[in-house]
Amino acid sequence: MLRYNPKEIEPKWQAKWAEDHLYEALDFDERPKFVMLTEFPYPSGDGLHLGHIREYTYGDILARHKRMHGYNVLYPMGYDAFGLPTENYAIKNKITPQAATDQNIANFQKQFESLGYGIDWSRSFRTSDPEYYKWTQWLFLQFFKAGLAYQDEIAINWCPFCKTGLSNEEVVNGRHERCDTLVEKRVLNQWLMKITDYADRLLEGLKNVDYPSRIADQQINWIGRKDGIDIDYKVTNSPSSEVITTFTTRPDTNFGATFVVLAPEHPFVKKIMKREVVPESGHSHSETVANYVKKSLSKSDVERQEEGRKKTGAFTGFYAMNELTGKEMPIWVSDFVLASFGTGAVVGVPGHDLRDFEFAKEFDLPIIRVVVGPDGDSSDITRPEQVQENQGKMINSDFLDGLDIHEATEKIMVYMEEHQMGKRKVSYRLRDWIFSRQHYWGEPIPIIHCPEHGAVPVPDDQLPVLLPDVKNYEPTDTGESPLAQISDWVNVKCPVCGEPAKRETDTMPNWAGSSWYYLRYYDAKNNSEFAAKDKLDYWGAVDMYLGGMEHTTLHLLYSRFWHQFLYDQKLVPTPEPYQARRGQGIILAADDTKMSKSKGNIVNPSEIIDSGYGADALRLSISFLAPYDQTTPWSPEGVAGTHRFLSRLWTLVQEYSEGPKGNEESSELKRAVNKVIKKVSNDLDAMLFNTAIAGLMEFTNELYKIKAKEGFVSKDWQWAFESVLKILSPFAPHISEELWHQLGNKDTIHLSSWPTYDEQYLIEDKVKLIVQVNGKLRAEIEVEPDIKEEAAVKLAKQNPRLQPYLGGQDIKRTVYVPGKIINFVVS
RNA sequence: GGGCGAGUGGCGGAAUUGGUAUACGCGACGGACUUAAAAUCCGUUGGCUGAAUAAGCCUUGAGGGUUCAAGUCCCUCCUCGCCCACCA
Repeated sequence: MLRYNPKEIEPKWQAKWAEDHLYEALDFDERPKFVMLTEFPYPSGDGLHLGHIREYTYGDILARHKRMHGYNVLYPMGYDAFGLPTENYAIKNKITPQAATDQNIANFQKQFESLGYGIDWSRSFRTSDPEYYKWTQWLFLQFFKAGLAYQDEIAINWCPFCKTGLSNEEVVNGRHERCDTLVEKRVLNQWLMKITDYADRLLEGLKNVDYPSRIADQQINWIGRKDGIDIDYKVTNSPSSEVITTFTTRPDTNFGATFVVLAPEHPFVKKIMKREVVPESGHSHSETVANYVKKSLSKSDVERQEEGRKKTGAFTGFYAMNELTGKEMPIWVSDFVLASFGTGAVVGVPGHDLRDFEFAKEFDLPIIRVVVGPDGDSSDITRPEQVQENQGKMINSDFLDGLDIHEATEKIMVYMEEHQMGKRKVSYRLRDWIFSRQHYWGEPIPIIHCPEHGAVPVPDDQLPVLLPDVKNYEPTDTGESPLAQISDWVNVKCPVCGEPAKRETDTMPNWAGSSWYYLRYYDAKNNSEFAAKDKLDYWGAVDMYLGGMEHTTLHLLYSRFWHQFLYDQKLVPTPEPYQARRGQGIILAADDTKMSKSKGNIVNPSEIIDSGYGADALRLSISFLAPYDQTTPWSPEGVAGTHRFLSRLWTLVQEYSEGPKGNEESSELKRAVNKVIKKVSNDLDAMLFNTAIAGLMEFTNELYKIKAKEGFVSKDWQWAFESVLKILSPFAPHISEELWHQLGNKDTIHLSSWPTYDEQYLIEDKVKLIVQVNGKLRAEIEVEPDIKEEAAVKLAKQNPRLQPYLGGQDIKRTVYVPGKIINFVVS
């Protein structure tokens, strides 16, 4: 008898599938299409890790499942090859990024093959291929031409280790999310993408796609739309007429406003420092203000956080008029006010805002209560009670007194607009996307700077702007890309006037290539367009997109923005790129901590496969671990369990093939098979991989019991095995293909059709009825499924086990749920 | 501080949406095979009382409530995870 040996069968079938081009999708086909997308990997030097395997295995299971349901499935894969880690890796190993990428991808490719994924490799590419980034550059130019890519001199987050600027999304807790280095602020001329123009579209679009709420909510929060009002305050003691505009979502509390605070970067603060404006009294505070601003701007975000919420600030010497109260409010400068949100100036309402309260306490400013909660005490101003968010009534607020806060908000907005005191305004937390990187290993930004014509796009026929081969690609401290040193590359003629001009030397972030890569799979070899229209029309939106939660506010948001823009340009047929999105959970190390190189607790999937368990067992164990979206620790022993399960199934098929067969009926076998088909089908539709596998295990255990009881006498064994192999095949493609052929089939199992089940065989001839007394389980009785209540109750009452509980007692009530339960209620 | 989610055996996790809590797997224990180990196979395995594979009681983070019946619904509280955060 053959033993189950994955090392023999897995490479054999992998080679055969590749030879047969089994998983290549057809452009245009009568079958309905299904695009299964998983995030393509960044080819690091570490190879595939378990997180990759989890994602790609789920994708493979879903793709195979759909294929067996008659879909023309596209399950593609490529490499997100540009980016800092490869460059750092190359520098460390003294090779070029190109060579590092080649080397890493060769390694990834080998690992991919060993897992038996049904991927269409004929459409694969790397974002660093000139044939690919030509179109990344071309798409960038469409943004530029539409005014959505622009340059600005701004303070950006600078990673001193990677020596590059970063987008807001790449900074986590004041550190670069890739290398964990503290970021600094630097003022540089940068390319930006106007993602803020699409803020509302990005919110709106979420209503028409199938994203779990934890993903949609995270994007909503990240965009952070706030409806409020910009209120203008006239400066009372300035010789020139000055106005400070503040943004607030709570104008209802404005009778409680007692001061105004400006961000250190605010234009009025700059004016004060330059003494362009001096109070009428002649007493300038410009020195105090300048000292404070200098000190606060030198602090990093992390330093500010470390100081906690202790408020600092300086009085500017100016006052603003609160027209509602007729009182003058001192204008302060403080770094708790962010230049990047709203107008960079806030009105202080210390009675109802914790930060304003702390500021007022620190500098002894008046505190007024204007809202009282349902059971609140308005007199106690020692408690930093927050604004009553949901309910509350106005007090001390003139014509708003007695109103509910929501009514008051609306009324004061109308009032302020009528009296020209302010204007309704929507503010967003979302910032424009900083798109410049001062690095070698990325797509050159295809712009030429001409003294005469400014930023000029590189003409289409000169694309791609090739990344030049270069000896020194190490980043510089100057904030200039290493490309700037290659003078014969930099110095070109202006495409408009032919006069000497210079190329843009910044490159794009690695999020550029991944913002549109799914579209390229539809037409990967196209040399004249990023993808042909008919193919874009055929494949349309990605039907299921699986990826990491960590990309929700990075890649996923960026790429939705790009796609929405392309849709507006009529370059793609669907308003959203991804019809459905799911995020898989993280696999932790067995000790519940994150896997990391420094801790040395990384599990290498190849070692598991090579140790003899094989890819099928690994795929099963990772899918069996937990629900797909749950973070969960890795269980090294789990693979032994799934390997054992596959061995048991293997052995049973061997015994069947070698032993005598019968021609009898077995209702038990029929029921078991129909049951497992139903179970696995339903679970797969709901992406409940772990319980589907549990069902398959249970079924195998049941087969063993049936075999022990009646041997292989039933004529249905062949069908039973074939059915279970089919529903196992998305999870464990190799063993199911092998046994399928051993059972005499000639064609591949992976193009066979998904088995159906027949409810009629699921009907049990006897069902267990639970008998309770006062809700406590006391007996089980076997009855016909369609038994009448009267008969069931009679049968239950006769049960000897019930006598101690029922004997002599009045039955007050009897609850009968057909097929499930009888409950007798006694005193 | 805000948003989202979760607390079930020694562990990962099931539970048809209110109807047998602990499926399936791991681990552990006992046994078979073996010179031995590994592998494999067969049992047992929530806790307490008990000689018991008799019987009973208890058990889904804590405490209340609704119900014939609650892991599931409602209220109060505690703990943990992820994301955001001096965002006005």
